[in-house]
Amino acid sequence: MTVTNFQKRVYRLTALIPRGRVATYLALAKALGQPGASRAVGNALHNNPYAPQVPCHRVIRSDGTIGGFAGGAAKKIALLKKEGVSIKTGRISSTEYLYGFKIKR
DNA sequence: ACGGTGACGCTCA
DNA sequence: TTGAGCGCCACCG
Repeated sequence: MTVTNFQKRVYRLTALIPRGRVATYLALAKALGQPGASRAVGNALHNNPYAPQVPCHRVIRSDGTIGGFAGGAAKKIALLKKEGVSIKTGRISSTEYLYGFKIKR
């Protein structure tokens, strides 16, 4: 399994997200210095070889929706709820849970 | 080396 | 507010 430098950076940042908090793909991309690479970030997380260590379920879309997850979005939502993040109709109920940057809309 | 793909994001209708 | 379309980037075949 070849882990590219790009992915390393993604995993590293993702690992910093505290329990009970979430970050967006966009925020990660920005932190990487590549605001337009949000899509690539998603790809990296989908590939996530460091499963439990890297809490990829704590990464959601910039519009507040949950996004995808390798095992079903439902699973992702369940995990977040367990950590204390309220989900409302497929989206986080409050921006208070956001870690790092802020979302819009 | 080239083109297609996807856990995204933003704009327009 | 919801849905459809186009643009972006890194990775795989």
